Amino acid sequence: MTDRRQAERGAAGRQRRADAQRSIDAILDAALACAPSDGGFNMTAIARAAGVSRVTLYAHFPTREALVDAALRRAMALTAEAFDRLRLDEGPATEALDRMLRSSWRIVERHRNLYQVASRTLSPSELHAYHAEHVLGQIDALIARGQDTGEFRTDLPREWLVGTVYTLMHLAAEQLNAGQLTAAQAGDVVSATVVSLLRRGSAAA
Amino acid sequence: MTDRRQAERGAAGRQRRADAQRSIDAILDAALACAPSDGGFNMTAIARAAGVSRVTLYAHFPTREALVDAALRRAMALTAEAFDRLRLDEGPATEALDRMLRSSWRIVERHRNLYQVASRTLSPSELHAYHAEHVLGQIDALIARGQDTGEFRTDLPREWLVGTVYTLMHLAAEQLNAGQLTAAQAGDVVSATVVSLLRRGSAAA
DNA sequence: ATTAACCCGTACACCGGTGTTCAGATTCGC
DNA sequence: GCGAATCTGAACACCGGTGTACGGGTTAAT
Repeated sequence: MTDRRQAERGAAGRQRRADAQRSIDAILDAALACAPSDGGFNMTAIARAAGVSRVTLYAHFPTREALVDAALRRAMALTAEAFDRLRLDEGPATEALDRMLRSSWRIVERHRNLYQVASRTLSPSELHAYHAEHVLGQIDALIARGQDTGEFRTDLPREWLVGTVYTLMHLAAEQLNAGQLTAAQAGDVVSATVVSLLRRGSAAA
Repeated sequence: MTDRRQAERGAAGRQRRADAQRSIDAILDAALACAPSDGGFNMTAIARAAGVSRVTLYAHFPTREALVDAALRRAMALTAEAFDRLRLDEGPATEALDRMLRSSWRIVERHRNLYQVASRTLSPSELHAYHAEHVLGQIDALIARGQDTGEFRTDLPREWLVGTVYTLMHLAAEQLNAGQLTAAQAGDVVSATVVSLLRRGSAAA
């Protein structure tokens, strides 16, 4: 963790003092943690949640848009990182998919709410592309691999299948939030659903 | 159409003048049509879209909350009405489901965006119950029927299956909006997906 | 220890959205 | 045609959120 931040600091640009870096991290963390609620993504709340004054927040992120952008990029980086750790390109695609579904839907959910906020403030096109490349792209690649090996169905547009997987991961998080699903169930349920929907031979009679 | 409005007027309460009723209808229509965009649900925009002055809007709906509530109830009524016309309780459940998926996802989408707006302004509990009863309830009943006849799987919580169907209907609308799906495809795709996911025997090996 | 970088509270201007008021024009119902 | 109901534009107060400015206190780096 410290390594990555070190790297970010080094890569990004100018040399910051330790306390400044600490503030930035706290703000970004708060922004990520704060988003999952409703549309309430206001600077005041985030500053408070980060234990930082509003003025300090504006010192690092001069505008709301800048903060949303930074938070979203960080969230996407975290998601991509989590996917990488799962080695989705190894083993049978069905098993890789199962691994992903059981572990990542929690991260994806946080990510999604933030993305929703972002899509109202940032320019759609550029952002959408970035998102598709780093998050949906991983799912897409996995599904494509499964189709190549004959594990997954090919009678529906791949984009639709990707959207389905992504959406169902979010639904799991939503229902867990609403108490309609227990944390223990969620992984099994979403995995069973997606696998049975993606398997070759699922096509209707 | 005129009949229903007549009925509403009669049922609701006091006797309004024709032009007043016309305004109310225009406002409600505009509210329904206006919601599907983003979170932009402001009184000013709706008044303009309805071809009515802002003051008039406030004369009929004293507060934003009141308007959201009225619009949502109307949307739910329309959805329920559409479901009723489909005779979901007749014939094999699989066919009824197919009928529903092919025809109603468009209505459901408009409904959902409005619901999203509403969930931020109205009290969650009461509203959620009303929604569950009039919209999700129909899907739930249909799935239950299919389970009784042995057509649908029973190894997953019914609430989860209902959520899945509802969510996928919305995803279809979303992808159509984004140009990732054509209007011609959408019905087939969503139907094929849901049916193959719900069929008994879909359980993973 | 010194200095520059950083953080803080307060206060202010600004904007968009909400709701209200009023006086005058229009239109429906009888 | 008359009267009451309705619609309208304009103006205003209010609120929450954004972004800025200032002066003084604190902390990290050398």
